[in-house]
Amino acid sequence: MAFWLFKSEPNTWSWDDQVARGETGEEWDGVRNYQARNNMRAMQVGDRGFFYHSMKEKAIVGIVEVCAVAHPDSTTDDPRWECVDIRAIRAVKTPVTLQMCKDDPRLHNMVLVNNSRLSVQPVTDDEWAVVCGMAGVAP
DNA sequence: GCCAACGTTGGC
DNA sequence: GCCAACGTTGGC
Repeated sequence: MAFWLFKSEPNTWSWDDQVARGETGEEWDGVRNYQARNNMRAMQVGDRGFFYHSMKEKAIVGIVEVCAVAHPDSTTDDPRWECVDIRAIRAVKTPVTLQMCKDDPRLHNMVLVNNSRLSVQPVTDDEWAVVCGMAGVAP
């Protein structure tokens, strides 16, 4: 199983919106970046991901699960863009802020720390465990 | 609100 | 195929 990080601007799509979609989940649509799309193409059902709020909050606030592999993005006719579906698993106990990630030497190679603009990012097994520890949730 | 970083577009 | 111009993102 692989691990990922999904970034969202809460005014556009927040963790609460995601939770409200329940077991059904929601398309992670609107991605118009090849790197992010390629990451989604690599995802399998059951992969886990962090849900990150950008801009004002800048923190990992929840855990999600991929519930559908990449398929055409319904918000565009352009066949280049695909997206997966994700569903909320649980909120974290303690939000893990960007600053906390930057301050932890174990996370210095994390994509979030080095390339904050990529909206769908891979997370390594080690990073997953470290962040889960800080967040107060089981890996 | 500003601006740096990055990705994409389009002219050549 | 290169590169300048432009638009967008997101941290500060």
